[in-house]
Amino acid sequence: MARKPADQSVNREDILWAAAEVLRHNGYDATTMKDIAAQVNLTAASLYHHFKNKDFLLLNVLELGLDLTIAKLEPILESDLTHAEKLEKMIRSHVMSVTGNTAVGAAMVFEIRALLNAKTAIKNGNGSGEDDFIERRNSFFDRRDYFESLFRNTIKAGIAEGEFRQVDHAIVAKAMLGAHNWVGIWYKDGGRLNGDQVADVMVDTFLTTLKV
Amino acid sequence: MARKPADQSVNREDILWAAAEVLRHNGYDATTMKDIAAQVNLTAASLYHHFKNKDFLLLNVLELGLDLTIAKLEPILESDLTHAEKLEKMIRSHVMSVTGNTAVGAAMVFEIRALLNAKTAIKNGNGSGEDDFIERRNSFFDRRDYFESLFRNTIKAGIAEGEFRQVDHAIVAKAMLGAHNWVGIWYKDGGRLNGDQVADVMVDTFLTTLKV
DNA sequence: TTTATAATCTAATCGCGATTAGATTAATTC
DNA sequence: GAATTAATCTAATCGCGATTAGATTATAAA
Repeated sequence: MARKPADQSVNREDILWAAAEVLRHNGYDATTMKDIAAQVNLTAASLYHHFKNKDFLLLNVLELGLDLTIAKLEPILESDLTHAEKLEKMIRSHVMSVTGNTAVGAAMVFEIRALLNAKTAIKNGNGSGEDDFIERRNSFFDRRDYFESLFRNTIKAGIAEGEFRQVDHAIVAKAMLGAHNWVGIWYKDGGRLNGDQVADVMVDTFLTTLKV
Repeated sequence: MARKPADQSVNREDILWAAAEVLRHNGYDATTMKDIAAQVNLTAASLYHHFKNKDFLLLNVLELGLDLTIAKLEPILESDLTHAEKLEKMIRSHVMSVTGNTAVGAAMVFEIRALLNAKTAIKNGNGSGEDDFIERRNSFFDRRDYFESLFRNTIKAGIAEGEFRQVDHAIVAKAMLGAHNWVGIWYKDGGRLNGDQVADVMVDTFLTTLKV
């Protein structure tokens, strides 16, 4: 006695990808619910059936992007490669995430501030479980730190094992991530280099600086 | 028979600095004219005496930030240091610009998109000289490319002279700038490292990867 | 078929934010 | 002081965008 998602209807994730695309172009505040809805042939009002409000929609986009990015990294870390080899694969994976999917990648980079300033967070005094914006936002930030720690710790471990020279691993990790994130800003399909080639340069740049 | 800017009144540049500060926190679209005005104890309407509209205000902030940054770089390039020494000073200068003055630095990084999507640009069909938004915006982007070229060309020259190893200088330059810009995102006064120390790490990281 | 509910839509509401209009209040120079 | 213009202010205007209310339509399950 119900109705499951019909085939022709737009599902949650379709909306998230569309939203990511629009966000990348316009930024959170300049993006209207109508803009996002248009991408999936819906009206703005319909989006509220899927997401509580615009802030939650943003949060969901960012969560999706981060999850995908992390999901590609974890298998690498569980392998038994050397730290240098792991780092190489991680860099490649991250850069490819960004170039292959600039929408989510760029949203990740740029909309954090919007998330921080979300109006929903202000009102939300109630701890309404699943719906609690603040809680989910905090989880997101924690997870984002976790993501960064994957790089940071790999560098640290490499230093400990003597594969890498002595550096401030925390800052070098941030430098790497900054360089990668920035790719989302300037990279264009069809440019001089493709994603793989950009990744090659990043790998070369950072492994060279780390190699003992 | 006139009136020059009075001492107690707020001048154009005061507003720009205040605006940069607010922009850094909220982003262009989330920043209201009222927010900016409040920083300098004015009303929103008063800002229109100094700037044609919000888009122009943003453009002015970005121009100021870029000019300051470039102004610090050019003397270095005119010196007779080696390319490696120049690059070291350039990195230091850029990182210090960002940490010392996160407002303008961060605005530079984040509000480019807002500039691109500026509504003023859409309407502006007229070539009204000084007031032509599109023209000034294009100049800004040109100047921004020039800024990047300073790094790119220094690397290129270093390679040509045999000071640096063979790398894709354009991409490495972008990697550097990405790393530096990112500093504006995470750097906080009073953290583990101060601006100088962060600059040290960046210098070490990038000169090490470049050294032959 | 009927029933329940998922997925959408159309048509308000509602407030806020950029911008404009029209005073008003200083400084500067004569 | 008188004239002139800079720098501000207060009070509208005006539109747009998020969100809500209340149908409507489609589909799965009974």
